[in-house]
Amino acid sequence: MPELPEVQTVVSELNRKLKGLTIQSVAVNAPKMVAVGPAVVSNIRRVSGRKAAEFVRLLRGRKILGVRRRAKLLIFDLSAASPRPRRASGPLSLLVHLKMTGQFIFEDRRLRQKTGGRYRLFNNAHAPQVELPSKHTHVIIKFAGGSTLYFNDIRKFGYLKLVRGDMLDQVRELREYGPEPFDKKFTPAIFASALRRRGKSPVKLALMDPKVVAGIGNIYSDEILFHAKVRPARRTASLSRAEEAAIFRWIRPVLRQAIAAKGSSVGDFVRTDGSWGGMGKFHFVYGRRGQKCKRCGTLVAAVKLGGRTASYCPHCQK
DNA sequence: TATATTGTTACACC
DNA sequence: TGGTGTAACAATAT
Repeated sequence: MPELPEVQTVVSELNRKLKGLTIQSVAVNAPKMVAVGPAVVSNIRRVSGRKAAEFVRLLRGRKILGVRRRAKLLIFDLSAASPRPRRASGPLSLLVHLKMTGQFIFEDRRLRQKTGGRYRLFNNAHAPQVELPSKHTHVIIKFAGGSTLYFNDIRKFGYLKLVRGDMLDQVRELREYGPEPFDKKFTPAIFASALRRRGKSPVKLALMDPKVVAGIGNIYSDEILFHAKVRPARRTASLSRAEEAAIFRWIRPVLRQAIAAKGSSVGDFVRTDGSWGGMGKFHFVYGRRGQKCKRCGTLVAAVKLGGRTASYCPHCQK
């Protein structure tokens, strides 16, 4: 379940490994998961097989200039097509959303030798090893030099969308995101006013609203609210100034620690070499319903908010 | 087989 | 009408 720290982990690793590589071939096994064009594709079902062929043709021969992140979206910046110009020959960007279960595995000769091409891609002691490509591998990108990037997605909720580099600022997903939590423009005052605008909303849902602040999902909203000592169901209008400040105060430290631990491997999240993130053992409340609070020993409780499970300590959080 | 899962958006409603 | 809150949606493992 990738949120900002998990996406940042993948982006950092891919940027290091892919920068400068040239795409040699692309195979799309699930045409509905890819799209081409500057317009928003809100309904991926409409994308046809013909678009998948265009997707493949447009990618081939391009060089990866870099990989970056906005909210939970990965942005691969690609060079202009040099050998075969035709149309859309300028720079392109590939936007990728992992949604719940998307995974990138980058396999070069060294990793292939180490793993034999077999990976345990689910953080569960009983999960079987799978060989890549598996039945959940939907896009395979091969690079000059012999390395391969696999895109897996059990649920197929994710997408890969190609847009023209000069059209990036017109992509609606990107336009509508709120501030990045580590951006200087994200201040206590801006955060508080965004919270108050959603006065009737439970504070957890406001924290998860990408227009309020980008990149926070179920895991880290629970963890931030635990440290801020605020219950997830509290209406934002009921928060005191001190509570608003406490929530803001904990956003960056919680995300920073998770990035340092290479993310939380809850369920499907894996790093680009198939290994797991180490943040899970630091969770205070997320996924710990019925277990003892690490701070006071009270049993962690859970409620449903907007269809999501919110975990909290009834003693530590008010 | 029904259920749980989550980020995002469509849409109803005030 | 504009902003907000709720429900729906995608597909699969268990």
